[in-house]
Amino acid sequence: MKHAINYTLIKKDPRTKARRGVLHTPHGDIQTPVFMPVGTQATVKAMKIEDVAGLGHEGCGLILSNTYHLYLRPGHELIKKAGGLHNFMNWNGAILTDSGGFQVFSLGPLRKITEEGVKFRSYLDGSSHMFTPEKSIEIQNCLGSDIMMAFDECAPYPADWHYVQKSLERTTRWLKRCKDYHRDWERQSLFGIMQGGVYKDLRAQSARQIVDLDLPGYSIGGLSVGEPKEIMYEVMDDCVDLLPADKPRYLMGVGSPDCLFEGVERGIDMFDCVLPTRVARNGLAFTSVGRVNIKNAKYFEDFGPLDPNCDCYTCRNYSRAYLRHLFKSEEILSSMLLSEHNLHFLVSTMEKIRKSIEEDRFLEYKKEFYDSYGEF
RNA sequence: GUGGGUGUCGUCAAGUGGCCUAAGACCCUGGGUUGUGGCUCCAGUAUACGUGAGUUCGAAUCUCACCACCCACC
Repeated sequence: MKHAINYTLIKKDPRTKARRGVLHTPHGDIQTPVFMPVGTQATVKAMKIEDVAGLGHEGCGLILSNTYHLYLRPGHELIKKAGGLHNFMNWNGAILTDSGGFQVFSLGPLRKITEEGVKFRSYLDGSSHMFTPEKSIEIQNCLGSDIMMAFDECAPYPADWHYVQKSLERTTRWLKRCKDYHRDWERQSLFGIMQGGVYKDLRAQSARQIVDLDLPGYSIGGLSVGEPKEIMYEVMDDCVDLLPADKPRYLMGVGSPDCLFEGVERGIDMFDCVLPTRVARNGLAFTSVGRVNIKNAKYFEDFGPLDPNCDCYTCRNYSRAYLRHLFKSEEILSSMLLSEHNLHFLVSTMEKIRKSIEEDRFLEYKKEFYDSYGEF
């Protein structure tokens, strides 16, 4: 079977599990490790698409969007009519769509999980809907994303072993149904999702089952759902070793600067996270010298750039005092400038991580970054 | 000058004799945010009742004087 997505491993870090690779997609090659900005509603909030494309120094080629949200509004049929999601949102790069599985988890009180799928109520108008693995793939087929995610259940933290086991086995059965339903593998690839919570034996069980299905990529789900970071790192350590080395490994929902380094060090190739854009809209910037809460009074007359070591559009043109003013005034430009900076920061940090792996100095770069960043 | 009205945290504004060592909102200050139901959530600061005297067991609430501001008329 020919796949839309193919992974090439370029180099492995001699001292850690970090690795440098390329993800070949129908919409271009993606250098890994990679950070994907999130565009849930067919838009990366507060960003023009050309600015998303221009993030970092090499540009950004892969973003994430969401099956659940686009199904509810405007509807996947409309997007199909528009010529697919790429066309609809004017994005020439690659797209990965989440399956709606996470919403099953995050919209807890509005849903009911059965073997068949998930019945839930729309948060928009209260109407009742049924999501099944088949439905999720059908929608993602209409969207035309390069990478489709399997419809899974992301178990909450904490959750007891028995529940997580039942949940993971159902997720595997759902994955098989996703695989069986999908047809055009040359156009779109399907990634499987490992679950298993914080239990090592369950992670192993989940990994065995999904790897058996021989998919073009695998992701680690069910992390970063409220567990302490140390536990997340521990689980990550185990998880990566359970996945095949010749396939991309995607850690879902993770994207604080420190987690990116810790993930790469453990062998993760792909990350996505709403954090940079969400916190940007709330006045928080990630910078080379740590978090900058632009709301703070101390920036009232700080005419220096947001990040002294950043060359993004925001940092090249505006001062902290101006950004603080924009935020306090609730001006739209505040969200735009801070979002662009935060995304640029993560994307370009990932570029430097890639370079450091190529030059066998990943750990040195990590230390340098941590020393400059300070407290996370 | 005469008549009327109003004076409660930075602002707006509840409260009209005891449950007010005074609600709430905004502002302000700080924090949170990880496969986006959030231009959002959480927390904190201020001995604020114009001033002075009086009535009363008890006054932000009643009385008097004064002060300030607003309106109308001269």
